[in-house]
This record gives sequence, structure tokens and C-alpha cells, in this order.
Amino acid sequence: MAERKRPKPGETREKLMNAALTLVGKGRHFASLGIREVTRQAGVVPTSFYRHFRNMDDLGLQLVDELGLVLRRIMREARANVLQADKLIDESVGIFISHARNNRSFFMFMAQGLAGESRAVQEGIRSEMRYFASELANDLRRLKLADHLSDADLDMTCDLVVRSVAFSLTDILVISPDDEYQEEQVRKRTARFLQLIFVGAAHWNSRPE
Amino acid sequence: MAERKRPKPGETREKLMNAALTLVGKGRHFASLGIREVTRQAGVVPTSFYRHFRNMDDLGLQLVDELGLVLRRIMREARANVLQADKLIDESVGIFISHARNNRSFFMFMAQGLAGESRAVQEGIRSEMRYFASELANDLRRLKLADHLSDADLDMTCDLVVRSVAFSLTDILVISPDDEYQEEQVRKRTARFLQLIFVGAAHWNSRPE
DNA sequence: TACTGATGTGTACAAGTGTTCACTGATGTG
DNA sequence: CACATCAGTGAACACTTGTACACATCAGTA
Repeated sequence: MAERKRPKPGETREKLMNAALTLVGKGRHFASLGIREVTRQAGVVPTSFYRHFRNMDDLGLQLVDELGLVLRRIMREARANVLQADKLIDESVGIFISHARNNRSFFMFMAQGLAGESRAVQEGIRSEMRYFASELANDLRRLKLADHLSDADLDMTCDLVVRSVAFSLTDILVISPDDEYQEEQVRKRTARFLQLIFVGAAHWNSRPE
Repeated sequence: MAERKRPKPGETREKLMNAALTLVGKGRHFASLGIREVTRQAGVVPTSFYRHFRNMDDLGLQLVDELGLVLRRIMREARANVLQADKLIDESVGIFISHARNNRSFFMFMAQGLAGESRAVQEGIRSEMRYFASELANDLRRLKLADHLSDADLDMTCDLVVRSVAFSLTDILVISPDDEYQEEQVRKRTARFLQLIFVGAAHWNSRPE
């Protein structure tokens, strides 16, 4: 009688992770969330939390893992949709931003985690970003778009690109979700950032050093 | 007898702000700090908090104001020390990083606040960054280093520069404060980012659009 | 069928939280 | 000097918090 239904395995686990994301999406900072608060939001008794997570940091780490999946999905979509090289930047930025829009809470969590409380979460997110950057470098190499750059220089360029896009995240997340105009501004500005970087990369080997 | 000394006006206020910074410096996230915790760290009774701040957000806002002063100091020092244009980047990055090192907690607070809980603090920090970027643009204009760029393009370039440096902040803050080698790596990488951006800016007007 | 482990529930408790209140001493101004 | 204001104190409040314990229900397996 204590059981209303027989929940599928992992269901409560997901409810808890979604609850945390929901709260983050409402403007709360992940570091300030408590176990009781999350379980309350999830509609679950506090004790259930411990069946799935050791503590809030642990939950954060598992969110990072899921974040990795989202990023991979973005990469796959970008690879499938970017056909002509000249639209590469605009297309990719568009894809990224629309994902950021659809997974608002998720990316808020990511932006928070970069300077968050848990060192492990921090490192996890940085690692995802590094992976994203290295995949980007591979793609550019494959498309023969950066043949004049050494591997190290290409890696650096991609690193800078990923950082710039990540920073744009904080731009998107502060504007209201339905402010299309501002979103368009961010999209344009981000694309120009990347163009500037790629222009720099194109002329990079001509540098004296 | 309740008073041990006669504290100068604003002394406790400073103690409280420093206490918050200290806790942040120890790895805590500002959003997770409580009033009692801060007053305890400051060696002050909880009630005293309300003599100076309405709540934690208010304290955060006042920290942002002080952050502005620190940034201005950095700018002044950079302007005074950068004599030759060719060392401009390396010098400036060096100055910034050494300040970040000396005011570790402060910059941690800044990095956290960018994706923080309080919208007001967030906006405050972003505003400081915008100001920093516009001052940088003015300097470059004055030094005749970017005459071929339109005002808007120069602003964009400086914006990207400031963002890149700000992101490097998170690199410095995760490494141990006395790891000179890693710090040097961050310094070099940041400088190369900026060089890449400036190379892009130098060739920017040749872009078709 | 009986057992085992995973997952859920309710109750309980000590510790910590934000905030209010009434009080006290020092400071500066009329 | 008298007095209002400022900046500090301690005690008290009603809540919330993390965590522990004992128990209930299900799924799968020997």
C-alpha cells in the first residue's frame, strides 16, 4: 500500500535529475540546491535520493555525463546539416543556439558548472569542452579547411572557437526565452566572432614568430 | 561592555565582504553562502549583517562595485606599463594574470557571478566587462593600432578579447595557486588567443562581406 | 516456493537557517 | 551637555536541512 505503482527502474532517478534541472532553469544555482528541495520538486520522499545518488555533487556528475550526450547530438546534427563550407559558421552557430534554447536548463547547468562548487563537475564540463574542440578540429582537418595550420595551431583555434561559443551561452541564457530579436543579435554576434577567429587562422602562418 | 573596541565605521562591513570572499576563495560558491555562515567567518554576530546589507544578493552587488575598482586598477597599470606596441599583448596578459593571482577570491567571485543566481550581480559583472572592452577599444584607437577597422568592428574585436581573457580566468582559478608551470601555460595560451584574434582583425576589412 | 537485492515509504532528530526584538555603548552635532 | 543616530550585542522564533533507521513492496533467480 505504500507503493502507488511499480515505478520502472531508474524512473525516480530521472525524476530527480530533471527536478534539479528544472530548479536551475527557474534561476536557481545548482550549488545552492539541497537534497530536500530536489526531492520535493521531484515529488519524491527525501530518503529516495540516497537510493540513486550519494549527494548533490554525485547528481551533478551524472548530469555532466548526460550533457556529453547532448553535445554529441549537436555535433552529429551539425555534421549532417553543414553541406557547403561557406555556410559552415552560420549553420553551426544556429544549430548550437537552437539546442541551447531547447535545453535551456541543461546549458544553464553547464554555464554554472564551469565556475561551480564541485571540482569534479568543473573538470567534467571542461573535459566535455575539450572533446568538443578536438572533434571540431578533426572535422576541419577532414574538410581540408585548415591545411596550412599545424596540428597544435588548429587545436588552439578550435579551443578558442569553443570557448567563444560557450561564452555566448551566457548571453543567450540571460535573455528571455521568447525574445527572438535579442536571440538573433546573439546569433549574429557569435557568428562574427567565429568569422574573426577564422580570418585570423587563415592568415596565421604569415605571422613573423 | 558589549563593545570590545570602537570599530571604525565600515569596518564590520568590510569584514563581512572579506569573509564572503574568503569563503569563495576556499572553493565555496557564492550562491550557496548563508548569512550566518558569512557572519561566523567574519567573527561577527548574525544580526550585524543587517546593519550593512539587506541580504546576500545585496552583498554580492557591493562586491561587484569593488570589482569594478580592481578592473580599473588593472587598466591603469596596463596603460602605464605597455610602452611598445609589439609587447602589448604579452604585457597586458601578464598584468591581468598576476592580478588574478593576487586577487584570487575576487576573480573567483567574478567567474561565478557570470552564471550566478542573482540577475543583478550577473548584469553588474557583464556591465563591468563591457566597460572594460570599450576602454580597450579607446586605447587601441588612441594608439592608432586599428585605424582600418570601423568602430563597430573594433568594438566587436575588443569584446571578443575581453571574453577570451575572462574565460582564461577559469583556467587560472582551477590550477593550484603555486603551480608556476601551469600558470605559464595559461599565460602563453591566452596570449596566443589574443594574437590570433588580432591577426583576424588586421585582415578583417579584406573580408568579402 | 523461498530468498535476495533494489527501490520505494514514513518517522525522527540534531543541527543549522533567516529574521525579529529589545538592549547597550560610542560618536558626532545642536 | 543633552540627544539622536549608528553599529554593535544576545536571546528567541519558526523552519528547513541532511541523514539514519526500520519497514514495505516489487522483480528476478535458485
